[in-house]
Amino acid sequence: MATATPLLPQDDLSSCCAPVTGGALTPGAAERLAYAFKALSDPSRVRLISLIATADGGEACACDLTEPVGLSQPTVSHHMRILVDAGLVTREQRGRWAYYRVVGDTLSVLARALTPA
Amino acid sequence: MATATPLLPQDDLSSCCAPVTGGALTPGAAERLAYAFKALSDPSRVRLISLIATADGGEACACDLTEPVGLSQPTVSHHMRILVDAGLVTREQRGRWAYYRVVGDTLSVLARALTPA
DNA sequence: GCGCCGGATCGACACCTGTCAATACGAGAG
DNA sequence: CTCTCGTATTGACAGGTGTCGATCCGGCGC
Repeated sequence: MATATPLLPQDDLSSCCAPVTGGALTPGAAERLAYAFKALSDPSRVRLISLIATADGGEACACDLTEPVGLSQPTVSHHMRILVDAGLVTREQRGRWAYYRVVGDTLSVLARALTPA
Repeated sequence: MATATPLLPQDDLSSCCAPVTGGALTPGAAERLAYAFKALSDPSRVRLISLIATADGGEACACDLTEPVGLSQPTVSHHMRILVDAGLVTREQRGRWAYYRVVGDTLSVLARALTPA
């Protein structure tokens, strides 16, 4: 399989988007939220998302990401996989290059989960 | 010092609240955001926040937390320290008991950082 | 004062994570 | 078809993380 850890399809996230402060979360809902937040728990990944979101056309080629974050190419690839698995970005192969886009819906779901009731 | 890792005072967070999608984040801003999200990257901690937020009076005694999450008392104490250090909850000692409250402002800052521009 | 009880800290342990160099894979160019 | 180049995967390693039992600390009741 390409995505090795499809523990949290984006759809599951949106279905569990009850605000954290709006009622006792079930263990499953807490796990899905935590899984998404874990993808955001690394500074490099936060920067990668920021870079992609603000890139021209809202998408960025993998080749344009390694230099700004100052990490090796395999490491960036590793981070991108985690972000894709969490549903925070999508990957599209175009020719030889891989283009990434931020999934705004996932961000919205997370933002809503954090918004005080 | 009581809080051993005051890397992210809540004030710093609010001052770095530029939306992730609103411009290239500086390394420092990304680090502060990632630090806060790391505190939310564990299912038990997400549940703890949820439990506290929905508890009567918006606060919960530590003694009422270990049973619902099914963890040992030291482990819950460990998690609570991480949440306090991240500025997500506050701790107030009252007599023999420790009471925790969710810091809504911190949640709001994080939610805003995730809200698409 | 003494004992009790809620909670934090310590020490230890298995496991996960971020990182890189080296390598493998796959699509386009020649 | 072969060579090149952009990416992903593998293997390895240092350091971090979640968890618990045992212990320590501090306030309260007696």
